Amino acid sequence: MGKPMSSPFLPERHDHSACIDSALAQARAVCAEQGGRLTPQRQQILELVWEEHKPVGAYTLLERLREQGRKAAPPTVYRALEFLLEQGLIHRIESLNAYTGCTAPGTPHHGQFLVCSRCRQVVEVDVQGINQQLDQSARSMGFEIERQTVEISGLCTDCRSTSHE
Amino acid sequence: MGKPMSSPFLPERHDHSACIDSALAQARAVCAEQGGRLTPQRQQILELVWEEHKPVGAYTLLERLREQGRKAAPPTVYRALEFLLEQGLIHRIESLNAYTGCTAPGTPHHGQFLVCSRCRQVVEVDVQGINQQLDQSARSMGFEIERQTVEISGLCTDCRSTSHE
DNA sequence: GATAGAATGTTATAATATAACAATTATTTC
DNA sequence: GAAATAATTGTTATATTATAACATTCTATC
Repeated sequence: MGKPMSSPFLPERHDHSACIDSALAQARAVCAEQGGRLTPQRQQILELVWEEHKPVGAYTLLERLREQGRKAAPPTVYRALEFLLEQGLIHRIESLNAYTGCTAPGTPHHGQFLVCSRCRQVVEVDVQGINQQLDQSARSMGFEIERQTVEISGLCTDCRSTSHE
Repeated sequence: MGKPMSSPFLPERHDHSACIDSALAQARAVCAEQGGRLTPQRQQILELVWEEHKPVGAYTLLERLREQGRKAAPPTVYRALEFLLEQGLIHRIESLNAYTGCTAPGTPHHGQFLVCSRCRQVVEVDVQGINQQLDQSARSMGFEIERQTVEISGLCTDCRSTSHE
């Protein structure tokens, strides 16, 4: 497991390049285990996803890719994103149409996210109680869960304290 | 409050036109109370949302509107949807880019949804335990909740029993 | 090095959503 | 009731997000 952020909503305090390195190392491990092919291009896109440390849209990734000299078109990005989602290396934030690195790849889980509506910073949490409640509620209706989307938007600590500037 | 559906995931069992009427009556009440103007066009669109009894896309609504003789363009629909969202009369299902009638308008709440990936039927639930867990989890990180997106997709009872056909 | 499958390139287009400004309708104020 | 104001709707154009379809190239065996 990589070194956790010292304060999730204060990203300037953590060593970001180490954070990316750690994410890539984990990604390689996960792919090796699952038999996924983390090609250079896929890895590059995963890196770009981690770079901003907040959810990134597909077309922003496309720009970045091109800036880095790749001749890329939308399918290039979307295919990589699809692969990364399948491998559990990134999550899609539905409410933003954007993608963010998974902080616990390799562990099968549904993401639960706190999304700051001001700085767009996202923190992934995994509250077991919520999963239990959802499971129970679904079961009671005879519903079989495939996928969960739990996205809480609001103001993070940091933005709350500075939002009146 | 309107008559509840006899079985949420078996919509053919309930009186759908009564269901729409009830939704419209509630909508009028809610708007009256909140000072929102439920114009004929907005009401028509709300009606169309309820008609299918499952989430509908904006462009499907646009088609239906035109079929009913309105000369409408995308902004017509999106503006009405925006109004209806503001008044709490519909919810947006982020994972489907679609809109569905709110079953408890007037009661301020965040929706929690079970979305069948096969028949696209949606049931709105309101599990207080989940709200509490989310509130607590958010509070512990100094996060101030504005909006919740909780969407569980999977197979509903009905589709589970017939999914091997 | 032939071949099968996976990955990528390329072009076009679908699906979802909004910006900007004009025209109309409703509401308030005098 | 007429003028002024605000809200709603019309209209055109375009932005944003995502996928289809088919050609080409790369990779891993055999």
